[in-house]
Amino acid sequence: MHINPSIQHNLIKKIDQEFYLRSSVTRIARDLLGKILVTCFNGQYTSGRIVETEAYAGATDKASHAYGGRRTARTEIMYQDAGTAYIYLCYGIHHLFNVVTNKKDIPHAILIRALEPFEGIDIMLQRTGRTKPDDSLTKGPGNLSRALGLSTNYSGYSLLSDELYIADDGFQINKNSIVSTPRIGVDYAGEDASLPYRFVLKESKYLSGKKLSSNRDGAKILDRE
DNA sequence: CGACCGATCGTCT
DNA sequence: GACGATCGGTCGA
Repeated sequence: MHINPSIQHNLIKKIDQEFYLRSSVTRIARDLLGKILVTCFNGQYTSGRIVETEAYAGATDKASHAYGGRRTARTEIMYQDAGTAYIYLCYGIHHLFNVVTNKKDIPHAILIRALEPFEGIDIMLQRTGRTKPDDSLTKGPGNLSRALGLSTNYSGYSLLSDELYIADDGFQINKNSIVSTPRIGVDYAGEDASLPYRFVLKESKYLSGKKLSSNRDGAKILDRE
């Protein structure tokens, strides 16, 4: 993969609501790998290819903010329509970006955890106060949100808009390069902490967390469907 | 390498 | 009043 400085925006297709409306949140999380997350705020395009996601299965998932069907002012966004952005503040510092999936009132969400920077790297550098791009520019959910200008202000925003969306540029990923592992930082979730709900493109150098080592972290090559 | 630690604040109890 | 779906730094082996 290389960085293309001039993108043909007419050649990449915004993902539609059908994609987000499906009932398998893990399936959608997997399908988001290789897609491009785009923001265009104040006419400034920044984008990156998604290389790491985590599924949060709502009411039945102890790791989810909506576990047990909990509804609060913050989590209410997760009960909205498929294709809504759910962004919340973590540790008082980091803004974590999620995609709401499934039907209204079913609070499924997918955390986008890492991108390969694609477009607008100069703007990402400005936003993050860095001087040159390195692997950490969009590695990790907090870092990528900062680079793309995402904050809790955009929680509730529609991903069917022109300012914030996910697109398909026809990029094909090899099924053998998709690996699932337990999610990161959810030890509080008891037995659900070990569910294989994190999906990564294993060759990417932009992955967060520890390096994938075949077994210790429970990494598994996906079976074919 | 790995373990640990401080930053920092909105959200929920 | 306690606690994070994190990050970047330090310290010691």
